[in-house]
Amino acid sequence: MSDQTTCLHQRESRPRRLILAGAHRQPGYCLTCGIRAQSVCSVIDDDDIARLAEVAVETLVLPGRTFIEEGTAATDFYNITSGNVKLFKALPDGRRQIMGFATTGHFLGLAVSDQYAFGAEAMDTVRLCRFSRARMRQLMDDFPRLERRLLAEASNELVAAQNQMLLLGRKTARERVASFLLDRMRDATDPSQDVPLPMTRSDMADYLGLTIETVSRTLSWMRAERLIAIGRGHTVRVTASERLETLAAGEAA
Amino acid sequence: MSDQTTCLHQRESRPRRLILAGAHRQPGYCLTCGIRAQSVCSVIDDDDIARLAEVAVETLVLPGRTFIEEGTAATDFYNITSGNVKLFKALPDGRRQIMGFATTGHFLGLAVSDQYAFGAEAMDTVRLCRFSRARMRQLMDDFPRLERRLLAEASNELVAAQNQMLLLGRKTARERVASFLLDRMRDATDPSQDVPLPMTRSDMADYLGLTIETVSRTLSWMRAERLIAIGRGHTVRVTASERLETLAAGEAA
DNA sequence: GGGCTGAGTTGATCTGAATCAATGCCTTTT
DNA sequence: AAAAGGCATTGATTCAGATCAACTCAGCCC
Repeated sequence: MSDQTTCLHQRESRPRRLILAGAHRQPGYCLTCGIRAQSVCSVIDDDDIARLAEVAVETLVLPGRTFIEEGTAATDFYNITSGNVKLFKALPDGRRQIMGFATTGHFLGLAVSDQYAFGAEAMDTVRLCRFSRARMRQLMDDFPRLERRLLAEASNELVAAQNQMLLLGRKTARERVASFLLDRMRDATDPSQDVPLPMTRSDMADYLGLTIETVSRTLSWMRAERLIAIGRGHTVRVTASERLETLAAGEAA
Repeated sequence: MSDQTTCLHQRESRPRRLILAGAHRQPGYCLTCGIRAQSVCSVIDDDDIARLAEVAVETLVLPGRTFIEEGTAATDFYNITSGNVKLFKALPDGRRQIMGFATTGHFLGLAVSDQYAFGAEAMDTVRLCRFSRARMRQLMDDFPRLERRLLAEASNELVAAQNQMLLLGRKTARERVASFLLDRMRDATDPSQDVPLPMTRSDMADYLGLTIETVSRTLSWMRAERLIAIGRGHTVRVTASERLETLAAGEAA
């Protein structure tokens, strides 16, 4: 698989392949066209490659920059090739809800609507690949596997969104933070190691529907209870994952 | 469009057409095969029709019956052909979060996972069409438009889920109820008429992340404020939609 | 009719998390 | 090294919504 990592922006060898990321959290090879290396999906000819190279525009986004504004015309479709992004919605008075964190391999701007349903802000330097939505539609016509990949992606996000609804609607602060830490642990490259929490307390609070004070207090409580050890530089080590699981599932009193 | 409403279970006329619901809230014609009449998507031949009829199993679900159990093996794929369904997740101690209400035309069981991510319970007598997931995959191979339809459906649900996350994470009780009533109003066949609320207060509470008492109090408050008039038999008339919009958007103090 | 049941409303009280307020602790700047 | 600014922690107090409780009302079954 990893030898099929032709970048579609470099056009010297042939035949080329359209490559889609299978497990999108693993680092890929093709970082300029947004369609990442992992598993070969569909062999295409040189004409197709020319078209792809033409539609895929690489973009660099600086940390803190909001590159998708909620409610503006949804002209483009994005694929993150590196970096971390937070997706959010806001109320007029400033209250904010973070819908999720997206990283390498995620697609943004899938909505059918003609307006972006949420904003997107770079948490660090983000490299992404931009397509016009019209071209995206064309791409989907040409490569059915791309469409299937997007459907799988959307389904997974839907499941995550539903879990988050349960969390936001019915879980206590302690259960929310426990669930969050375990999610992060599962997403981490090495679950046995320290869990990285690259976001601020404010981001965690806006993701979990809490305030920064409550997040901070809850983490302190977990440390006092010997559930976690708070490391330096935005990391946490889970020291009692079973008890944390029980807490996250809402079984504890 | 409406003359192309051949039911795929009746097999007397030819050629047949695979028909997908465009606006899935409008009543359709084909109520036995689950693939509903609205817009023609792809002409198929008689062999295809035979296969479709074979895979589509009509099922009748009685009110109150849970026909998808959260966490059980996800063997089937459903399309609702009539009736109302509530989708929910629950915590071990009984706390429940309703993810949404599904009606005629909605698809259930889209998840990539091998387990259902949520439970589904019939709110009234529900007619639905069941496919094995393997057959569903096969169908998608044969009819790309079906896959596109599912992607659109999933995208729309994702947008709805994100709105709900904002509601659950950051809105006050009054804002939640106002948002809910307006959503129901938009979904109603005739927005100027009374808005039907076929669900119980308990369902509303579990959907909005509140308690039945808070929902009841909030509706009473809205009536006292002349925002709504509470009708008989689970209906509400919105009497000040602009003020309600302002409230739902979170602009009021 | 009379009792029964379940949904809904309203009132009184409690509480978990928000809010308000200090303080601590890094990192950057000068 | 001192000052400044941003993030995080901790404490004191408040409050929105939960909980506990009483009651109404409509449908339903003898």
